[in-house]
Amino acid sequence: MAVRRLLARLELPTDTVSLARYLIGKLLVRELPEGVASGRIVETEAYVVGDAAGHAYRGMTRRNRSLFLERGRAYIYLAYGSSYMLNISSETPGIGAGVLIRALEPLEGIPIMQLNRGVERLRDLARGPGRLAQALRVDRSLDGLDLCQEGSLWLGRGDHEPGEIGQSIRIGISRDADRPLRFYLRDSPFVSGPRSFTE
DNA sequence: TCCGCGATTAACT
DNA sequence: GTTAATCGCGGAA
Repeated sequence: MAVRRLLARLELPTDTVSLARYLIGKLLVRELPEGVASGRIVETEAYVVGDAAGHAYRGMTRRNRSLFLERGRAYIYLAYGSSYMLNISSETPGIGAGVLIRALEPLEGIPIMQLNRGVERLRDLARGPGRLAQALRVDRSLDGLDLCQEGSLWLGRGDHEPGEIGQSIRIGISRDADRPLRFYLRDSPFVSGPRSFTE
C-alpha cells in the first residue's frame, strides 16, 4: 500500500477553482474505530466567491460558517434530508467558498465502506457525494474539522500524478448553472455524472 | 411560526 | 427515463 502523506495547508491553492482542480487525484482518509477507509478523489465542484449556487452567497449563518474558515476545513451539510455533502473550504479566512467532493475511487478499507453503504459493488461505494459521505461515515459532527491535520478525516497526497482532467457544468443546481466548475478524472469509472462537456 | 425547496439517492416503469 | 422519500435551512410573515 502506498504511503499516506498528509497534505500541508501551504500546498493547497487558495483560489477555489485551482483547489477544485488540484484535489483531483489526492487522497481522502477516514480513520474509524474499526480501521482506515480511504479513496482517491476523482470528481469535485467549485463553489466560488459571489456564486449564486454557493451556500455562502447570502453571508455567514450557523450552518455554513465553516466555508468562511481558512482553506482545508470540512464544511458538511445535509441535503434532501438524507444525504450528507462533504466540502473543503477555500480562499482566506472570512471569505465563504469551497469545493464539493463528489466521488472517490475506493482504496483502503473497502469492507468498511461496503458495510457503511450496505452494498458490495466497488463502483457504487463512493460514486456521488451522498454515497461518498455514507461510505466514510461523514456527518455534521465532522463539520469544521481541519483536514490538514491527522485525525478522523484528513487529506493525503496521491502517489502519482492524476490522468487527464475533464471539466463540465455542475450537477443538480439551478442558479449559476452554466459555469464549467466541475472537474473529474476523465478515465475513471468512479466518476458520478456525465463525461461530456470535456475540455 | 410557517412553508417551499434543494450541491441526492434508490427504486420504480 | 421518472419519481417519492426526507428534513434542515432560511426567507417571509
